[in-house]
Amino acid sequence: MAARTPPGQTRRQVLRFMRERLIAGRPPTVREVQEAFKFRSVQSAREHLEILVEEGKLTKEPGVSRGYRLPGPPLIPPFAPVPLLGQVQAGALTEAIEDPDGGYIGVQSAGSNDDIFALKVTGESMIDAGILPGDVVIVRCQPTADSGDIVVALVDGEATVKLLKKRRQRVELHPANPAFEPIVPAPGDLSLLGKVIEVRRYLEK
Amino acid sequence: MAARTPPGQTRRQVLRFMRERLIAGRPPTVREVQEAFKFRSVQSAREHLEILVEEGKLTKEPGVSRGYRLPGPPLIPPFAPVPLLGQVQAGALTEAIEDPDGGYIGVQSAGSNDDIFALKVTGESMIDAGILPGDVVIVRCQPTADSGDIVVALVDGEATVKLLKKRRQRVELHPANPAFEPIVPAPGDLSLLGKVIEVRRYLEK
DNA sequence: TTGAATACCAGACATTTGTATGGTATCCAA
DNA sequence: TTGGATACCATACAAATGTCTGGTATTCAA
Repeated sequence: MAARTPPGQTRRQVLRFMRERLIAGRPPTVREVQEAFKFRSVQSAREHLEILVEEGKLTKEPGVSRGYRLPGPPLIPPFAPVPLLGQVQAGALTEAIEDPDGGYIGVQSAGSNDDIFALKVTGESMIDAGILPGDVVIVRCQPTADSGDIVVALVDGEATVKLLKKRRQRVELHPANPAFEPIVPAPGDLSLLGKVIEVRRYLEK
Repeated sequence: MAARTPPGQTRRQVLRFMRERLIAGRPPTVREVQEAFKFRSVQSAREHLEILVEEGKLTKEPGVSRGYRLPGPPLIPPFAPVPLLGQVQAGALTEAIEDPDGGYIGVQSAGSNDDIFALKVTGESMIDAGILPGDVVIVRCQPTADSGDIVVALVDGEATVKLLKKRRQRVELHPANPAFEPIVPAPGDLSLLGKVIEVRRYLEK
């Protein structure tokens, strides 16, 4: 028999292990849990897992392989890597996404992540909206947006973050900083990249 | 025999199906693919899958159940789930972390994620630091912090986000909003939970 | 016309994997 | 002491699942 551990200690680690695997999209089998914890019996792993289910820390679909899940209802969206872009020049969006200079960061999104990218913000034009220089905005590509949305658009060949406002027949790109002027593109001349769905600020590396 | 479909058409849909399931963290079995496409033979599903692997559209771990994977970008950053807390009462931090009411969010961190949690911000006291109500701050637990760090501390039995400033012999908790007053705890009476290492704002569900 | 390529089917087999039953050892409280 | 609770082990069985062999029908190009 293996060393007996204090009550609950191994179980906490099993839960951690499960969370990592499940979030990574690779639900483990009971025997993989056994392996990971060097149990000499499958049943040891199974007992921990079943107890975690009873405690509500996990759920499972009985009978199906790799059937343990993280409990909802707050459905935990999966992570997927999205490209982090630095500077984006006009027209070069596709290539920039293919080979991002900033690497990838993880985003949780309900739908597909194919049309999502991240962009590092330069400039202080959105400071009153709580978007500071160096912040990262996460953008879902879409050709249109609603009034009031924070969007990323190409202005003078560069990607900028602005507040979109619809006025009568035209759209305007408003900064959130009194020191900057609104941008009013000619009708039909707005190249919208997408809508900002998340803002992140990394304070420490 | 089922209807014969044009070349490549079914396969594209199989790939779509696989992507959805894999992104959702629930890799399907061959037979689940068979079911989804109403194949009358397992082999039909398997052939599509194997061809997708040959084409590089999928990868797989042979022999393991639910072994098909997305080919990834080469380096998938290490995500780990971190508990998202709502309101934190004094002393209840440990329990709140064990059983978070906000579920989990994914964080990429250099070190261990054991001592990291996330907290939903209420109130406008940090608005000038670009932290708005509803934002999520990600916190590394640590007993001390440097002057100038944004920290989470227990004030009147509740967790609050403030800017830490060290003045001579004492520390002060400064809001980033002129409408609020600094908090000056009695010396040695500061219960620091940790330091804010990241800020997030979710603009869209 | 022939043969290769594609899409699919049928049935079987072997491995992986979930599940069950019963056992040993340690701790702790009544 | 006694009994329960906890942690772990050994082994077996059945269901789920990956894999294989061989087959039919359709399309298309040589």
